[in-house]
Parts: sequence; structure tokens; C-alpha cells
Amino acid sequence: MVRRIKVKKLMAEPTLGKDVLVKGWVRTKRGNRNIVFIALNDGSTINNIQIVADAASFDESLLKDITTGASIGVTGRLVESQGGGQNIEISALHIEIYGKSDANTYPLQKKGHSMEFLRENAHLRFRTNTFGAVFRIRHAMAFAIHKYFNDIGFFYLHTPIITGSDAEGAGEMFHVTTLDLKTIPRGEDGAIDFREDFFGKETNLTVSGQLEGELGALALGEIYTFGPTFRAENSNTPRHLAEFWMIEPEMAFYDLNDNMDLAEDFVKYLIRYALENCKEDLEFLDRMVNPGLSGRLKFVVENEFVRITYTEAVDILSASGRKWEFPVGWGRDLQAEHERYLVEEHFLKPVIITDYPKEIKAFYMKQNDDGRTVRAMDVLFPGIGEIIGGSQREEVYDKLLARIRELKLPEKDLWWYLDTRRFGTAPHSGFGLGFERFILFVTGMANIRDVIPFPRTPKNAEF
RNA sequence: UCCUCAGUAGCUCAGUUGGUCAGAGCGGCGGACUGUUAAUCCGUAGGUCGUAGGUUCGAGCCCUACCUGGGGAGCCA
Repeated sequence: MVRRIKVKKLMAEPTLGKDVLVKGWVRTKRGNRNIVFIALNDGSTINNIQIVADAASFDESLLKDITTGASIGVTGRLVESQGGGQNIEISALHIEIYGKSDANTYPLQKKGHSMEFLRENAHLRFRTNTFGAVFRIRHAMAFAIHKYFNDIGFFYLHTPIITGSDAEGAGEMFHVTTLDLKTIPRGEDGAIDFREDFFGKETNLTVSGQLEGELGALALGEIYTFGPTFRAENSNTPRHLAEFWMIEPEMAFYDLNDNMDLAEDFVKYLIRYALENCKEDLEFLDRMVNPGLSGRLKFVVENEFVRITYTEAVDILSASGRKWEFPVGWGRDLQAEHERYLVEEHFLKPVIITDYPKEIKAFYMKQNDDGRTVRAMDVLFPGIGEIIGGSQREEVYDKLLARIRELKLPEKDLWWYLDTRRFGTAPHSGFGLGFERFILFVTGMANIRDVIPFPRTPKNAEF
């Protein structure tokens, strides 16, 4: 009895002349009356193993059922390939079909499909070269994120997915309720009576784990979260999802510069990890999906990110002599066209912009002495825009409280957040990295819906 | 949500000023071929032209609404 071996291992350590057993899904079958070639993929690598079957040695009906998409197991001798295109192949002795695949109705063909078509067949698109590569890389990046933080002493903190806080201010939220929507209990003023709801109060899906993350950081030192995040915004773009994954490190005793250093080192580490550990998948994507990908990844690793203040950015944009669709001016938020100009035309490398006007940033950001800017930072990447947003947090109780009142935020709901500033407050910083946006950059894919297995977007929750 | 483009065979698309306009390539199926590489060659079957209305003697084509998808913008990660 031969033990099954994964194709990746088989190709890394070929045992020529030995019998092997491989199991996987048929990508293509070619041949004639005498000889049949099967390209088999088991998902462990982008590379297919070629199976060669002498037609006379197998049932005609068995060979007929080996079609694109079918699942089979093959026992055979591992030999040097006689043909070009691959070094080794398996000379089949025995083939077992686990699951047939009707060639008439199986949606995937040998030829290329559009991304839109594959998105509608998200349950099967894992079986394509492109999506196999994307999701192997996605895994490698998730693993590398944990490795990076673990190696430098950060703790993985699980912040809640259901939250009773609506003060995060990061966008529209999905309600979580067990109330019967047909007979919603209401008070005398017509407002919904959440006392009868499961948690006895209004609850939502989280839009950020940051506030809770800060609580952890102000005791454990350095923490990070890595979990699902939900935004009920009606955003229809290739860069937005209603359900996405976010990494949010939060560090005590880090100022904004420490924060930027970490963000840059972190992102470069991940890209370096991909270059070293996802070579074949990246080469495929570079060749077939996005020419120049590997070069761009190396460029990011090898070059310092530009660091400028918001004020400097406005000056550069104003002096550019360009005509903008949206006006440039101190106090106005930077538009996509402005960010794109800075990253893709002016500096030609990732840019970190800091010290934004306080009016266009969140309440918790540390206020600068100038009274009008906050210690915020946005990391901008070519083609993607904002990939990281972060800041040094306001650790001074009075200043934070004043800002909360200024913005008329629900002070009562934030008692626990404010408590950290009353008891042993400390300077601290953190940022959020959109996982899918980062995967977009690493894989060179164009649409965020193609780097998450089952995208959730407005009007789409299929699968 | 706004702007814009698109929806015709399983897939990718062509279809002229409204009148043989139901088409091609690929895929599938049948056949040929002694080692293929998105194999090649011959043959063959597939469609309520996104949905619902409307204009017209006549609509794939023109008009209206809606649905779905792409691109751009906004919101953001």
C-alpha cells in the first residue's frame, strides 16, 4: 500500500522510480487512442502533476469519466518526463475516480474565464490557477501576521464582534437583534424598546476593535487584533466590502513615530515573507494577471516610505499646477485624486501622511499643541489608496473628554474608555490594516471581491 | 448613493440607418491522430437576445421603468 503524497512535496523531493499515490482534481485531459495525459492539481501548489496513462491498460469507460473537474486518485511510478513542459510525471498503474464531473454542466473550462464569471461561481473558483494562488497567498499572509507580532512580543487579543458601543464612528453598522421584526416592541414615544432584546440594549456588529484593543494595550503592553469587521455602508467599489478582516495593533508607550516605524516594518516584513514563501504563486500572478507585480513588491521592500505632514501634502498639491476636480485647501480632506497624485506621480512610492486637521479625523486622536491638528497617520499605497489608518491616541483625560463633548458623542457609553485615562493613562498608538486591501496589493488583483473567498457587498450575500 | 458603460448559445463576443440578424470562436458531444502541454484536424447539437411595458406593418437594435454586473466618485480599511 502506497501512502498518499501531496503534489507540492512530490515535486520538492521527487523519488524517481518509486511508486506514489496522488489525489486531486483533474484540470485537463488530452491524448489519443493510445495514450492519455491528465493534468492533476491537489491544491498544495499551483503546479499540476502530469499523469500518463496507457489507454490499453485502462477501461475505456473509466478514462471517459476522467473529465475536467473530476476527483481522482492515481497510483503510479514517478518517472522523468519524456515530453517538454515538466520534469517529472506519473506513469499510471491504477486510477480511482472519487467524484465524476459532468463535462456538459461543469462551469469551469480549460480556457480562461472572466473574473466576473468566476465571482458568480465562487464555490468553484478555488479550482482555478488564479484563485488557488490568491488564497494560498492569503493564508501565508495571515500566518505571517501572527508570526510577525508573536516574534516581537505582541499578544493576539480577541475583541468582541458584537458590540454595544456605537461610538466608534467608523461608519454605518449592522444591527444585531433577536427581536421579532414583525412586532417590534416600542415605548410610548415610538422608540424601539431594546430592553426586550437579547442583550437588553441596542447592539451592532463591530466596525473596529480599536477601543477595546486600547484597553488591552494599557495592561499587556502591545496587542493586536485580527478579525472580521463589518460596515453597512452602501459602498460599491473594487476596494470595499461589507464584511472584511482587519489587523489592529495597539501599543502602549508608542508615539506617532514609533507607530509609523512599526507600520512600515510590518508591511515590509509581510511582503518579504510573500516574496520568499509564495514564489510560484506570485510568478504566476505576475505572468498571467498583473505584469510587473514582483518588481513592485520588491520596490516597496527596498525603499523607505515617504513621510510628510498633511500641511506639506497640501502645499505640494497646491504647487503642482494641476487642475483638480475637488479643490485643494488646508482643512479639506484629501480626495482620491490627490492621494493618487502624491503616491503615483509625485513620490512614486508609498507615502505616510501625518498631522491632519482635527476636524476631519476621529475624536480619540492625540491633539497637537497647535490646537488644530491631530497625530494621525495614513499610509497610502499605489493603486489602492489608504491601506493603513492610525494615530497616536489622546491619553489626557480632560482633552479627550472635551473632544467627546465637542462632538456630542455618547459620553455615558464611553465610561470604560475614559476610565483608562483616569487610571494610569499612558501615551499609546495604533493603526488598522485592511487585510483584503493588503492582499489586493500583494496579489496584484484588481477587485477586492476576488481576494476574499465569499465577498459580502451591497445586494450580494450569496454562498 | 451619484455618474457612466454593459447584459445575445455553457464561456468570450460580433450583430450596420429598425426589414434572412439568430452568428463566430472556444467549450461540450461524435470521429481521426503513437508523447500531449489552452494539443491539432474533421463533423455536430446548443439561444424566450436581462425583466416588464411601450412605439412601429415589423424591435436583438428605438423609448420608459426595474434588476444584475463592470468602471469612476463619495464613505472608508
